[in-house]
Formats: sequence, structure tokens, C-alpha cells
Amino acid sequence: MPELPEVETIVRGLRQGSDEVPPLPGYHIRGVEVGWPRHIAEPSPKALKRRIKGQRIVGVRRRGKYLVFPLDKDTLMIHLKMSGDLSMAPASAERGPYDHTVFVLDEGWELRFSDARKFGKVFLVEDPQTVLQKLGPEPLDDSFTPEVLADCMRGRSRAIKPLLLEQSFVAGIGNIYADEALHRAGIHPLTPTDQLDSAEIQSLHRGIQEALQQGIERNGASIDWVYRGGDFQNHFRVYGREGEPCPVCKTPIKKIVVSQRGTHFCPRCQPEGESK
DNA sequence: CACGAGACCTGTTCGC
DNA sequence: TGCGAACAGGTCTCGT
Repeated sequence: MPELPEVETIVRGLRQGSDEVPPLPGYHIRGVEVGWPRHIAEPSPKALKRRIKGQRIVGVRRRGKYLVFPLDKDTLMIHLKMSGDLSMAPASAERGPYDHTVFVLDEGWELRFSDARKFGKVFLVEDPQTVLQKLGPEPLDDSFTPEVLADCMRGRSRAIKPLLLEQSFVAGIGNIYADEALHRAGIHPLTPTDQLDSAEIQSLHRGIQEALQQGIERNGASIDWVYRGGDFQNHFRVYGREGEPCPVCKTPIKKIVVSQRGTHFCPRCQPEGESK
């Protein structure tokens, strides 16, 4: 699915518009077409349609992997999970086969939530905190310092990679950027978190920020059939590169399974059980 | 609290 | 060429 950089790319696109589509903020929502009721997490599809009608979209933000749309009265939030995508389109344009939820706007525009695997979720709530509360710090905020990361890690003994995937630990990191961050930091994915010294925590902090920032600069990654325009996939150092040379030391990249997720690393740059 | 397995879904790719 | 298995950017829930 889209991770933080992909969601950020979508948010910026909706906020700014393009040659083809206008910016989203300012439009009113005239109605919602729900083609897959389970897309709607909260409230019921019926209540969503009733409550959202007529509300104006005030802005477009991101928190972790959630897209957040403050409205007049409520807040609309969307999580794209594995295969979701959001786009502005003229109502006259043919719908795609996976456009399961469509927000009908003014002036003949639509906001379309396409989602082949149907894991995505739509929330309409009064208080966004009820959904976002559980998230850890935003890794690209100024307030996310190495000390904050160290605090989050304190008392945790589990392997670092599955911890990075936990959204209550740090928000927005997914499977790709976890592997990319750990490679930049020179840390083996199975390293017990409490074995990392402060220099390694610094490296990890830098690795996380660099991987995410570079992802955003490249407009995210486009892999499989979910193409969003980004090309960070051509700059992966380890993800999806099993057997290929590490860009730093040329050692073949290894792939293992950690917490049921494919995990890629360089055995030389990220030695196991290394203690510095 | 940590961890694994299973669930939720569909499309693509891999191996025989 | 064809077919089933494995796998995919996420997260929740349940059991040990």
C-alpha cells in the first residue's frame, strides 16, 4: 500500500490540483456513492451519506498514512491500506473498475476512491482524534528528534523492524520504507531494539527521515499495477532487490521473512548481532 | 507485553 | 499454454 511518501504525494496533488484538475479544497460534497459498503468504517453508509451532504471541504492533510479532510462540521478521513488510491476526475470521465467509493462534488467533479483489494477505509467523525489518537509521532516533524525516537524505543526488546511497522511507535512507516531506513542506518532488521546504542539510534533516526524524504522527492513509489506517477521504486537500495548488489558494498541483497513480511537487507552493511 | 496465525480482498507472478 | 500456489505497499483480532 501507499506508505507515508505515497500518501503525502496524493495529499499534495489534491491540495494543489494540476493542469487537468482543480485543487480540492473549497468544493462541496453533494453526495457519496458507495459501491462496497465495507469501505465505510464509520458511521454506517447511510448515516455517512446523510451527514456529509452539503459539507464543504476545507483542506487536505495527512497524519501517518491517513488522508484527513477537515469539513465544515465533521472530519473525513481515508486510509488507503494496500491498494487504495484517490483522484479528482470529471464526472463525465469513465469510472475505473475499482472506484468503489465516489464523492460527488460541485461543478461536475468527483473525488474517487479506487481500491482493488477493498481493504481501505472511510471515516466521518466529529473529532479526528478518535481515529488518530493511537498514532505515534510524525517522523518528518521538527519535533521528531533522535531523543524522541530513543524515548519511543525505551523498554522495548522486540526486533526493530516489526516495531518500525507499528503505527503507534512511529506513524507512516511501512514495509518498504522500514527496509530502506534500516539499510541507511546499517542496522539488521532483527536487532533487538534495546540493544541499539545512542549512535545507532541517531543513525536510525537519520535513516528514517532520509528514506521518507527521498520517497517524497520522487513522488513516492509505483509498484505492481498501482501506478501513481512516482519513481522511487527505481531508487530502492534493498526492497525488492534480492540477489542484486548492495549499492554501497556490492554484496548481494538477502531476503528473509520477519513477522510474515518480506524483509530485505545487506548482510555486510547490516550485520546481525553486531554490537558497536 | 510479545508474537504468530488468520482474516479481510483481488490481481499478478511464479513454478511445475 | 495452463493451473494452482505464493505473494503483494496494511492493520485488526484472537490465541498462546
